Amino acid sequence: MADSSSTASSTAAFVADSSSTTSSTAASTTAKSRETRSWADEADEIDQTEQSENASAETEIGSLQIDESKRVNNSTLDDPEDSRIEAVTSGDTLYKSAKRFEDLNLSPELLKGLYVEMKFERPSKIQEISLPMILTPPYKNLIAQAHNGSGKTTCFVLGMLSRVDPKLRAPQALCICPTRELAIQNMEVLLKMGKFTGITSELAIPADAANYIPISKRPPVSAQVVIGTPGTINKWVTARKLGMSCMKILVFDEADHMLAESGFQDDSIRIMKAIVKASVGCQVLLFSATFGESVKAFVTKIVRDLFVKDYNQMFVKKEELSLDSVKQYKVQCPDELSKVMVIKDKILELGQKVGQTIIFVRTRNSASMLHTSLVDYGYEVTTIQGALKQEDRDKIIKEFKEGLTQVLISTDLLARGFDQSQVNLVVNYDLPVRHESPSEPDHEVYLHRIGRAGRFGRKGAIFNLLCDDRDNMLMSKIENHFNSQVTEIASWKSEEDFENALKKAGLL
DNA sequence: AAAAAAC
Repeated sequence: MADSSSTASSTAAFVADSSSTTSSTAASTTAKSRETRSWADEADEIDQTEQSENASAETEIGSLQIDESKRVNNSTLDDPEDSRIEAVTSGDTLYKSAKRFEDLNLSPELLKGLYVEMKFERPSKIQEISLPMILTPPYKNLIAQAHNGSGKTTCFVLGMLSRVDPKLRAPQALCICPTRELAIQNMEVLLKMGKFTGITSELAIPADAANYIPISKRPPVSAQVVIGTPGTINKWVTARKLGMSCMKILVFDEADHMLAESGFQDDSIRIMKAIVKASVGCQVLLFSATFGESVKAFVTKIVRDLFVKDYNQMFVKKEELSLDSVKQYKVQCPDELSKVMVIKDKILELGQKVGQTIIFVRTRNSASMLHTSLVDYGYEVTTIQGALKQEDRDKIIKEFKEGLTQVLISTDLLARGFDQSQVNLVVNYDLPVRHESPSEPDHEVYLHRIGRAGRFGRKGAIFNLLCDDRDNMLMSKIENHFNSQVTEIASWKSEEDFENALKKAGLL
């Protein structure tokens, strides 16, 4: 269905090299000789002095040419996560950070997509570091952590689009996401960025009842890029409708969750094994804002066991993961009812002036309860959760993204990845807890929830509503874990306190 | 008595 070929005008002679090699003997010079690109001359006019300086300094350690002392006085200072990412490369492949998209040997069609459609000017920090690692042969696996709203999607979408051979009509890139909404959102980015490339794509999510066609009656997927959710992808693979033999690049969005035992571990491993079985040398990219210690260990192990041994990685310390541009608050509420009062009298009243709001709740049930009481009080809110029909989910997302609705109540369905720049306020109606041990907070989900505000360095405010000792215990554990300060609102009844809070957050 | 994703 989703197919960008309507605008096809592919003239690029992009010859992707999928020959995989475990021995990382290729130096940076091999990168150019491996491929024939008509625009190579232009891409060569990089800062020669910086390159040679870096190369000599870093060859032995084999780490990335990102030098903290150097980065301070370059031109990307407004980057919110500047200098907080630590990158480690394996082997002796040299990478030079990409200050401009021109540094990446991208096809003219892709560059046009970046500048004209996406309206990007230059790579963000994570893009600057990770894109050379993704796009330079030999194509190594990458485990990449970066802050919420820092542009991870662009990294892997660009990776997929540039690794695909436009002349080969077979699936070559696969992206797996934890929710249908995220798969759809990523597809939208792919279509936009790849608008001029003629590269074809298809969404692998369950079809709604109206357009349902039994899997056995469907033709095999011929689209070059497939983005979807694990269940449907596995279903297609099992039915032999999704061939893996030409797969060049496999992307896990929200990789920590996709590979966690409590997440989609089984499904993900099945997909990986299908690829390992069918193809040679598929590059694997794992992206997330969070990689908890235990999942990090597992993730690196699984990549090493199933795919090529050496891989590049970039991680952020958990203490440096909270976004500086987003101010976090906690509100002591005497009981459940006062939580609703705080939301309707304080947060929603003021929130109207500052942008859109997402209210997170723990269960589907409390989502509908909160929805009903806010609607009863005369507020216009919409609610999304997994029990809704897909068409309703789509409609609610569409309305919110178009700005037709201001306030959205959600379960953790939207905790990860949902990108809407106008969201300035996030409310935790209740705090996220671990399913296995409900007395423990889910730090990762907390970070993802608050990351729905403050996209790309924008200002934002978070209100955590607490009403008993348990809530306060969870909150202080979260504060300790991220070493981030959560300011207490003096009185839940004081309109002035909330107004000042928003002013301090830079929103009023 | 959880969210999500699959029949």
